[in-house]
Amino acid sequence: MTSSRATLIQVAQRAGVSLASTSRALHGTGASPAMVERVRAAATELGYSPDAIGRSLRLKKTFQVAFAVADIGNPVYVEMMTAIHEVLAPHGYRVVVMTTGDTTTSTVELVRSLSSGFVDAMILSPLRTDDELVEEIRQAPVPVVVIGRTLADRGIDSVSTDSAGGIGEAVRHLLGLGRRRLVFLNGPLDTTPGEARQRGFDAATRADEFAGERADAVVAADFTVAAGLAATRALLAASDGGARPDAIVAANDLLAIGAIRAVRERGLSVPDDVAVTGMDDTEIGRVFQPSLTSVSLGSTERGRIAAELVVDLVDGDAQAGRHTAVGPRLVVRESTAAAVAAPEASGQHQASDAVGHGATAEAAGRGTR
Amino acid sequence: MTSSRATLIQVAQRAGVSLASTSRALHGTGASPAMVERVRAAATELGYSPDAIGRSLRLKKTFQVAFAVADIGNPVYVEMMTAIHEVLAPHGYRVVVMTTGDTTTSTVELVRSLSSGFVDAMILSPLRTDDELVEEIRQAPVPVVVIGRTLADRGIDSVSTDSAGGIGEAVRHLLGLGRRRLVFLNGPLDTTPGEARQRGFDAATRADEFAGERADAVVAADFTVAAGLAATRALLAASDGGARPDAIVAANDLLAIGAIRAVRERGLSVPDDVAVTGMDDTEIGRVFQPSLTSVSLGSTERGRIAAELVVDLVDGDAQAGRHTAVGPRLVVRESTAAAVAAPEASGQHQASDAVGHGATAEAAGRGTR
DNA sequence: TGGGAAGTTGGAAACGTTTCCAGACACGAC
DNA sequence: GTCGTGTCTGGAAACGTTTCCAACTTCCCA
Repeated sequence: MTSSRATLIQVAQRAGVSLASTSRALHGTGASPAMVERVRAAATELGYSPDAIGRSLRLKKTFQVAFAVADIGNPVYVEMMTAIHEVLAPHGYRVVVMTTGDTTTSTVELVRSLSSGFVDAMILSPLRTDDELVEEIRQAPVPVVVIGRTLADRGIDSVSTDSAGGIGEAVRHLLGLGRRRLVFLNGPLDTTPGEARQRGFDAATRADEFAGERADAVVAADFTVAAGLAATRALLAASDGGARPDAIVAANDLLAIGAIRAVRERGLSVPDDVAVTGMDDTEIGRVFQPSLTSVSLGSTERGRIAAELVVDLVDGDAQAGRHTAVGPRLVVRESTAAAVAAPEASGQHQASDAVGHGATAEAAGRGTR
Repeated sequence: MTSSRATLIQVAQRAGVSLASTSRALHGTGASPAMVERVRAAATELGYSPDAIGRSLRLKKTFQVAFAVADIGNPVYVEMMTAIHEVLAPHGYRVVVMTTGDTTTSTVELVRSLSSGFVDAMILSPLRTDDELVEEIRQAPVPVVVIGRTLADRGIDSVSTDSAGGIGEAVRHLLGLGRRRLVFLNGPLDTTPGEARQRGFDAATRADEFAGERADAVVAADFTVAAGLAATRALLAASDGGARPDAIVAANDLLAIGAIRAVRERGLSVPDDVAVTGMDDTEIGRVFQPSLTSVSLGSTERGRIAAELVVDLVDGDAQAGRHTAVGPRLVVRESTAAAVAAPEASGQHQASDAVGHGATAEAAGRGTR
């Protein structure tokens, strides 16, 4: 009913007391019970609610945290964002989503924009990192927590994972299953994940335990199903005469799904003829048939930890420069499971319990509306 | 290098001119070239960048828009958010993500919180709507655009779709393919989507063209793969002796995937024996094998339109109360496609071109990092 | 009864910005 | 030479809040 929003001054006038007392009364600090009573009455009467901007100006605090990534639609980032929001909201912080763009220069630009002071901190997960960006982060006027590379040595809070090691886990898993002719299906090498995962594969296949086995790598044009399909088709066509791979390690779940399609196209079975692993442990992989063995990089946990670091920095008295690593975790599902006698002639596997429980249950209610 | 952020006052002092002139010079309004030159120099020298809070206080404008939904991890909402961000960012607006909670009362609470003035507008997609919520939205101190129910008659901007009509499209598509024994696989009826879609199925199967055919409905516990699997298993077991359905209309993509699993479990083929349709046209459905015929409800477009409405309301001089409906759009894929001779004995379909192009291509680079 | 302490209150400043208003100045026209 | 017009500049107010500081009251104890 009140035409416009009521201000503290109006509440003070209505209560017939000073502005200072009004503020104190509403905060319950050093005000007599009578005063509190009186001011509260006036406040509710006018439907007063404090103005966030005025408050921020005075307190030099926005109660906002930015979350910046290259692509806010990427399921991995969505998981992070959800976790970040869950941690920050109870502490009274709002989450502002931002995009970094693809390049480090646009990311530098974004970090620089922090100087206008619209957030109290930023959680940043850059696609690529260079010295200029690191320097910009160091000089940022508010704390920046980086999800990605370890930057503790530069005095920057960071949360990292070990995707290279994760690829290693996938490789060892396949070796343990008796697979001997591995192919690594990677995405573009000039990306941070592509580079790291390649390094992981190279390291794992140079290890002693792998001595004497065959390991090849192919590079898909993109981290997509289509690219994985195309690259695997080419791979299988080329290796037709020679020794066909009996396992494919894909650099992410979408590539893995593309690979599975290509394998099946040739009348081969997954996992009997070719086992396939993915990475990121996305819902798509969990739901796919066969459900995907995948290396989880703990996106949710990384988001959660980054948010907790932010809270410590902003509310608490923590010093910047801490670092947490979230270990990769292999989740074994049908795409590498020991062969099971299929009920039908080919290809079809029993729907495993893996789907619809555990991880998938988190997604209850999703996908509609 | 500057210890703290420079303020406009400091720039003014440095330039040796008044505060007012400094502000004008930086905005290029009514200042002499010499003044502009002088102030610019001082500003860059000090690394000045305007304070967002001070600016907001004076201008009564936050350059922020809230996007509020029940579950920010839901792919449908993620699509909306991405579109909203894409529209708003070029206009200089930041996006703040918020959660409504499951109930209308918590949603009312959220809308009420707008009175602290931390955003210039809100885009709200509530799970449920009641009169109290509508009233609260009407009285909100900033424009609220609703994605969901049509509320133009209440003077509220809204963007809706027609999920009931979408179910109708799916039904007619299946009838056109010669399917005659349809089952509707719905989620909980006490949700807005569940209720609307049920209405759509009932209407479609009461239509003339459907006269004489069989139509049943089953309700899954949830809008999830697991619930769809369980419900369809029960359905198929019950109809074993009698006439088995030859088509399943699922209320969303996850239910549809569950249904496909259950159908295959019994050694039946999709789409040959049972055709299946989903709804929401999610990436999961596009990637699944068989790729899913699904009714798109245009999440991206609804988000885009809502954001454009916001821009008109906040930057322009638009009046509240407009309404846009985004029509449902059936996307036909393998799960209902005319049967194709499979290369192997059973079940396997050729990977169709549908995957990896068009819709999937949007997702380039996703799913990793 | 005087005085200090403790508790309450109001005035005023401050946060950083934009903009109204009035004054100063230059310039051209009469 | 004067006046009017137009351009530019600076002072000051305003946005809404919190908090420092001083002043006032009350109360208790010496």
